[in-house]
Amino acid sequence: MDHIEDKRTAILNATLRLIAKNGFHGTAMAKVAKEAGVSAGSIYHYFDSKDTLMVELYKDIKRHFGETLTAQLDQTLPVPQQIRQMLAIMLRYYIHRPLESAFLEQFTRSPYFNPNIEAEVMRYYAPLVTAMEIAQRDMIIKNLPGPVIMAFTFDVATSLAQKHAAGYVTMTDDLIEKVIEASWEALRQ
Amino acid sequence: MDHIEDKRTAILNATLRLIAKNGFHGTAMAKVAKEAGVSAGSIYHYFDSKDTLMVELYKDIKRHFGETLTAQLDQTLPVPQQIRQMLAIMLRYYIHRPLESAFLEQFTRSPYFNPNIEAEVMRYYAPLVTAMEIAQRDMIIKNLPGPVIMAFTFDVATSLAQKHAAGYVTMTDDLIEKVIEASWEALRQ
DNA sequence: CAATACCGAATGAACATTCAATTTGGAGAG
DNA sequence: CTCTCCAAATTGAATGTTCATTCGGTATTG
Repeated sequence: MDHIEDKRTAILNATLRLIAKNGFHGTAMAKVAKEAGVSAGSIYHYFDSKDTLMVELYKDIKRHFGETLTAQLDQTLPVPQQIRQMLAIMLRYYIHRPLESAFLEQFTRSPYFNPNIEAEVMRYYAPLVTAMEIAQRDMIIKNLPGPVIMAFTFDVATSLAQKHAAGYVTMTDDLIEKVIEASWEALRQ
Repeated sequence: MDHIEDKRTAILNATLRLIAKNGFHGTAMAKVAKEAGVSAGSIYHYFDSKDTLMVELYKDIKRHFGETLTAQLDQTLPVPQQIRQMLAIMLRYYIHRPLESAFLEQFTRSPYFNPNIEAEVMRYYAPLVTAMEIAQRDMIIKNLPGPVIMAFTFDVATSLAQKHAAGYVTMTDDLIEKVIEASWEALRQ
């Protein structure tokens, strides 16, 4: 049933585009329907409610990034290089996906977000968590709680991606390298 | 005319509390009125519109932080110590003000936010900008664009403050010291 | 001929904003 | 000190709009 996935995906993509551009309170279901080229009623065939739609979109984005990270990461590399590689993948991924970055930044700060959703989504990040745990055990990086490590890696990446998209800064390859170096030096023991 | 300031301030504080708790699209003007103990109409005596109210609140918060930073910073200190001191002030300020952190995180990612507002607000941060420029000129910190420096300092501080408020992490004095150290090592040359 | 997908007008709730009417506070007159 | 008066402050019901969601019906598919 390919066309079903197509329509569901069209709704998710339309939502992504509108939220990135207009935020949550500028994004009505009728507008999503129009942008996706479906009727308003059809959205409710695929999603229970606006809340569900937003949460599903969040999970989709995180899952796709998790898969990309897992696929691109060379887990045979020494852990310090693995961490640098993860930083590079993260930064490039979100800088090339301004819509996803904008959505994530808004969603994770909104009341839609809650610990249960995050716990579910963290399953996609097994390699990242593993590498960080090994690195902490072997005294390669500082002994910091997960959320603090996230702040210096993932949050910096999405934050810079959004600033890049908004034109506050231009993330050239050279600058990306510098940011990876800075992130790494924040974490290293 | 003290009572005027009192009512205006009551409206701003009520808005802050509601946005921090319920986000932008959970915060109706009628609810702000009720929370502030005034009528809905009265809000429009002090503010042109909901947009204006939000923008004024943003400027107020940033101005107060700017004043605190300027007051607490010892500008006779050597620049590296000044930067560490700024990091400490920032982290403590926002960790002790979860409502302000939550509001800022949401506002700066929302469509209310725009470069003009930010340019205006940056005037409150003269000492910070000066210290960073001197530090860059003297090769004490990396030569990074302003927004990247902000990502490793201000953004990390508000992000951690919010995670602290949400219970994802507990920012003890010891951990705050570690974060200052990490931030500093990200920036230093 | 089911069952599923799809439509879009209809519904009622929630919303930001307005406004006519009322209250308040204080400056000046007596 | 008291009274008068007016501008500013305040009210909350009314307005018109926008919104998420529903639903009766039609099209499509296997």
